[in-house]
Amino acid sequence: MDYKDLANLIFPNAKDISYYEEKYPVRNLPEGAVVSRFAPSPTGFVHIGGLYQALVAKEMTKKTNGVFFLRVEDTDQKREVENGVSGIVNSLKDFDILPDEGMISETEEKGNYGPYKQSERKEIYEAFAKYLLEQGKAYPCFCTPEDLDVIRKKQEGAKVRTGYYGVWAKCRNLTVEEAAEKIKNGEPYIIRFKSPGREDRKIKHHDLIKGNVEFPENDQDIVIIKADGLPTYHFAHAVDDHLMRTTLVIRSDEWLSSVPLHLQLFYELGFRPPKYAHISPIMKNDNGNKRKLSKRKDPEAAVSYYKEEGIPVEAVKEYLLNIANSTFENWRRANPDKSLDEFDFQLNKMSVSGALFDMVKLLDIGKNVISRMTAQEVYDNALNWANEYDKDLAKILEDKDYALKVFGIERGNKKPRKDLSKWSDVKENIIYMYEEPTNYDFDKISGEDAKKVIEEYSKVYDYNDDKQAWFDKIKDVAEKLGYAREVKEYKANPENWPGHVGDVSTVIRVVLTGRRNTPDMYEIMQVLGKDEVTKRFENFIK
RNA sequence: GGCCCCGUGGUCAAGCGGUUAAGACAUCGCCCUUUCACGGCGGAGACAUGGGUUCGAUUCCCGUCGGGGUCACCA
Repeated sequence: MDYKDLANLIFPNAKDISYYEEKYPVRNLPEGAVVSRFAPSPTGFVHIGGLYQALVAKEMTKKTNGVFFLRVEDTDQKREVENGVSGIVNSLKDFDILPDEGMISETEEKGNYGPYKQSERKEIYEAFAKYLLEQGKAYPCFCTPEDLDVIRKKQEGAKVRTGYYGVWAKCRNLTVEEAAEKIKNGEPYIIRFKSPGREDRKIKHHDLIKGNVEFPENDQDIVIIKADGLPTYHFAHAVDDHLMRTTLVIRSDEWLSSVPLHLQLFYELGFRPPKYAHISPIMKNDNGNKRKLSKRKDPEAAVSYYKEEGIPVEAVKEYLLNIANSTFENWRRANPDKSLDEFDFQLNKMSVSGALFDMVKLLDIGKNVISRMTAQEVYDNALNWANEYDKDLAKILEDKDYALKVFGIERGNKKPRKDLSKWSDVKENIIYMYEEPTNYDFDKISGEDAKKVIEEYSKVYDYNDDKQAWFDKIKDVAEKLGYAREVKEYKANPENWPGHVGDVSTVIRVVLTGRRNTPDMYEIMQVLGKDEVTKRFENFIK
């Protein structure tokens, strides 16, 4: 009996690997084209760090006319979640990071290199496991979890490295006859990779982001096929990325230390390894300590959060690009109106250490993103968001013509308003254009004095005044009631007046909007219209 | 603990042997002849630390300290 017989005993029906090699030929792509992927577990939840990786992968494939695909890594049934794939597909859709191939819904996929869901690739993994078995590069292991526990305890006691390797790898040296016997007796087993590595040797590796790194060789006989018949991540990674002809693996840097193992797997399988780019995670400051953004503790870890909050998609992407490439910010400043697509993304410009997530900065970007939009775009986005998350706002926005005028206030000029960072800011920023204030929070001038201001101003207010005439009238009112006509005069001798024209303006502003801070009063009054302005004055005076 | 990665202002970050050590966000002040949001000008604020190497180190090497990752039949 030899390895081949043992392999046949274990996987009697597995196809020869040549079948798959032919079925998934090397891609016919232009020189330098990058094939990369986003390969999450189907938990339905997309972490902002995952989106970050997907964005980077998408950028790299786009700029090289390559292929970006979505593969679902569902080899751990314990973590399986209902509609997990849809959640991922939809999140990518929300951020317009669309895969060229791979999963496109819970069950559908497109592309010629599938299945793109690992649980449906079982026979493929078996074929390659069998291939390894035939060459004696893998073996069945009969150790139970309890056995492994005993081994680990001994190793800890002896203060040596833990793991299944070298002399500790009991099943590695079983003869094929012994192994076959156990299998025939129905003993449960898994398949392990027989590592040819030696811990006292180093391997050098060049990571596209981290640069040159050196590790001890892998000597762990890791499991490649689990008791449930599905592959472990390591094995699936090697088989899938080879068969899908991935050229660039972009993933979180928690995988960096697995590189020696993965490289070994590729070599032993006879595959050409891809290039790797290990991305630092996005961190958060937690009482002075840096830690990864946590799904459980930090709502902003989930990409769904940004959608719910109404933070513009473009802003999230710009923020991520900002972290990813320090050149982005300069590029954006030089090209304020260009599409993100035109930015030339550079992998080697990426930071090697993890950035702390900065919501303030994100919101600042959101502010700029929205300020660049036309009233129509603001309207569309706000309505879109409102339809899903704020019915009241959606109702308010029903009168589109009016809404467009409201959003058009101080917009479209060289210095557009920057008071909206996210769509959820919209309502409180425009509500006074729809509802009359119910209480007036005056500043310096209030009570009867405020009433006098409005009474006087009502007499001279004319909707048809241009801005200059409009403001001159407010100055006239100020002067008539004994306030300083010019702010500068007042500031020079504040004791001479009870207030100045600005204070008078504030009264008008508060009566009209209920607040002391608003955009340009003239424009607001124009949009509100003569009748509404008059009505609000009257309601205040009476 | 072993192995690996990282360490420039509060944050993101340029710089990579000789610089007054950029810029952005945040912060503070002034200005923009009504507020705010802008915009303009200005201020404060950093090379973790100790040794080397060098004529000269933020830049190179080593140690220390600090942070992070990884050591599963999870990915």
